[in-house]
Amino acid sequence: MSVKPAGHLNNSIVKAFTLLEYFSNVKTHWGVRELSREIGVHESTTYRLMSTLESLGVLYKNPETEKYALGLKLHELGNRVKVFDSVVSLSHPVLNEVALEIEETVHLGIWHKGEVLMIDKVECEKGLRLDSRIGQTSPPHCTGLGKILLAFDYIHKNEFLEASDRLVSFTPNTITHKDKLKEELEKIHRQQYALDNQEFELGLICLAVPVFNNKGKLIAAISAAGPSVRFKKDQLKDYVEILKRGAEKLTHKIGNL
Amino acid sequence: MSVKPAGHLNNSIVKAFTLLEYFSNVKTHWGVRELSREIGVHESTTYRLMSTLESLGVLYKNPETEKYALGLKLHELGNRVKVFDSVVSLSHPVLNEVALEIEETVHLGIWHKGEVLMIDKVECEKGLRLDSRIGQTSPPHCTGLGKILLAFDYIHKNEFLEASDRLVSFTPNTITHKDKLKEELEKIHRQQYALDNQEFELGLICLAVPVFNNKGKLIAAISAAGPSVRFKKDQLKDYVEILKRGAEKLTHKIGNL
DNA sequence: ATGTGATGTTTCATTATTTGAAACAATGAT
DNA sequence: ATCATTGTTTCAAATAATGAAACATCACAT
Repeated sequence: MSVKPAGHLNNSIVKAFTLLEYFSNVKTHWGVRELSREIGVHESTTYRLMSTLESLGVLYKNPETEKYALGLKLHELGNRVKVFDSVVSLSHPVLNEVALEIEETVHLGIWHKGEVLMIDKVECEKGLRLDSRIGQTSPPHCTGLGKILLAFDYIHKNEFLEASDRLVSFTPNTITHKDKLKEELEKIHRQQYALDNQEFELGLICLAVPVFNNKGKLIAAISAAGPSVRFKKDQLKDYVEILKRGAEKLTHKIGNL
Repeated sequence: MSVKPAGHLNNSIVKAFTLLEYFSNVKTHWGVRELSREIGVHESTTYRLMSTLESLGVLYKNPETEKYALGLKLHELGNRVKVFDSVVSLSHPVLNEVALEIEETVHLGIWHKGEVLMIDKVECEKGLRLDSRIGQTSPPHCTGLGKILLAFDYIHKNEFLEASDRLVSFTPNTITHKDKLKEELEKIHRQQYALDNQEFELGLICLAVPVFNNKGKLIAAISAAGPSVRFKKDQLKDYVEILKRGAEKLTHKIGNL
């Protein structure tokens, strides 16, 4: 089986899901014309897309404001997703241990279609913590997980460097030059860990290490992330060691899958 | 604004989501032809729908088996759903209290398009427990929550009795005659609670009470559900009292929204 | 090896559907 | 009262989805 990548995609379905993508955690509600302008699709079309999704329960229409939000059908379907379930159930206890030692939010990320995909996390108990969501993707060039996934897999690295004609800047610290990024990735490869010092979000520091399978191939990355005020320089080495021990445990647990 | 219900729906989107519905907790993986036969859509069409959804990350294609499963895009979108968030965050602590007292799984349900929609739940700690999911809908005529929502809102009642030409039977205990159901609803209205004695699933008992807003209008229902072996007759009265106290607390917390 | 029946996938002409412009009704602001 | 919005519907024109058939590939018999 399996011949070639793909023929032609169904237009309406692509439109429907690109539309749904615009419903973020920040912008939760959209009107028809408002969203139509944003995505550059005719208002008439947008209306029919949205009312179709609404009738399916995928979108929810607030009766008062007449604006749309993501509906419960998505919640239901999202809860049924099982992919990586086995990976997560095996790795979660390890993340927990790491989180308890470091006392910061710990993430497990993998490479997915040119981006960093968070497939599991353990939150720390502190009040000030990261608002991240499992299933979310982040840019690779300015996150700890991402830089690890680039530095330890040259396929990812080449794919990313060729695909992106420019590196989006999020903070003054974001690396925006490809040559600078290449240097950084080499440094990361040497020191065996990555530091994201407020390159994605001001005030947010992230420390990440690679996870290999039992053949030595990179399969994932784990990180500890928290507010910069809590990350002291003299702690970093300890944190890296804790993360590395966690990564080794993961190799034994999921390195054979 | 708002003129009439809806014009014509987008065919492809409807097909895409009815297709996604077939990915259940039991049947998590589907092949193209297999699913095409099940939903009665041409294999060629089904293939294109599925490969479109796969390219969007909505479906995930297992590289080994070549079969499809629900993908991480759905997980991500599902996590972004905010509808009823405020209601749930306010009511959740109350459900928790009730669950601790009764030691059974507690649900919060509302009326949604002719069905019972579970918008929150608290699981009991016991090994034998209900496998229910937030966002799922259930039939009204054979569940505790549903019968409450029918008995205390004559609009729901009429809507449901007119819309459904026959009451689907799930167990020998399911009420399948409309007249019988009307009697049952009157009884429930008198006694102020509903008992679902294995009418939806054999071995499953459910006890439900209404939740009113501060104007006395029905807005939701809460229930305690568990295996019939644990529901003793002499406990029922106590359970009803605990549920009623919970319902009153909910009136104060969410009765003004 | 060989055949059989299953699979996922692609092609192409026919068909049915989505599309955009315009107009309508309803709202809120000036 | 006017104006600029909004969500919504209508209709012909344009486009995209469709089904039949065929192909490549695999798994399991023979």
